[in-house]
Amino acid sequence: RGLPSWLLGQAARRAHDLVSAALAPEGLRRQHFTLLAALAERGPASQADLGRQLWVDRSDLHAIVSTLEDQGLVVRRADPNDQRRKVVAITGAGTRKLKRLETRIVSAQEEVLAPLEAAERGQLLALLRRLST
Amino acid sequence: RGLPSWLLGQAARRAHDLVSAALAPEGLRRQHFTLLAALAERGPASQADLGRQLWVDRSDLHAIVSTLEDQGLVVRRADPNDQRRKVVAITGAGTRKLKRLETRIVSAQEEVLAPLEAAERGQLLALLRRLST
DNA sequence: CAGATGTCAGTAATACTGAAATTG
DNA sequence: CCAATTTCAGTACTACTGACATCT
Repeated sequence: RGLPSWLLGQAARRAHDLVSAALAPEGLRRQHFTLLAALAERGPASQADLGRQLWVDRSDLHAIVSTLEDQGLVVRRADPNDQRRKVVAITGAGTRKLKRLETRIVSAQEEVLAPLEAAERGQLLALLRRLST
Repeated sequence: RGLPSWLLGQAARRAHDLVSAALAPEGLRRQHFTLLAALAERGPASQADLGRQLWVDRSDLHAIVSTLEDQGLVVRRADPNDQRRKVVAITGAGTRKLKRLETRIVSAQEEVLAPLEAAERGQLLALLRRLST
């Protein structure tokens, strides 16, 4: 098979594996990194809002937040203005963990793009961005 | 997220969904198409050989062949030279089904690459091929 | 006896669905 | 009463693992 959809699948799978392997030593997965990064960038948010922003199902997001909370990387506190919501915020430990995850993620991206020159990497990313619109 | 690995994942997922949707009316999935196409191109082969060629686990390949056999699209017959092997071959109905699947697959690829010009499509495919080496 | 093959059962990770309880 | 949120339980699909019987 050499179809475009197949090539995309192969490349995506390779990238997925490299990122997962890069995160494994820290005991977390991609979803955990995504959530920590979103909290660090955009500040605390309710679980429902996070789910909508990250296009993650509320069920799955709940599980992700739970494991992060168990490790003290985020905290869940009730929203004073709306007792239904639980606001999730990143902790100091979470921020430090995120820094370590980021360095690993960056080098994984480097591995993914290793076969390409700098100019080609830019081309590829630009083309991929246009594909998803 | 705008990381290379994320962009690849997004594009691959979109391609995957389009292909699955294109195949759905025929009642089959991507793996079934892959197997029928391989049999049509390279001729009959044992299940173990097919698994190695297509990088599909023997377990999964067994299930794929079974559903295709139930629909009369392939046949399993014992290899006279080696009673362990069962040679899988595409049938006339399988060949006709494959033609229909191919037209659907081709138009799905067209949808995947729709946002790009012809020259850009070539660039993207060339870059993706180099990524998986 | 070692190795290959086909077959079956079971597991892990991810995405998704449905429903109950609480609150606005 | 209706809607939103959190939470839990369960399902579907894919990929993978382990075991077993048969045959070379």
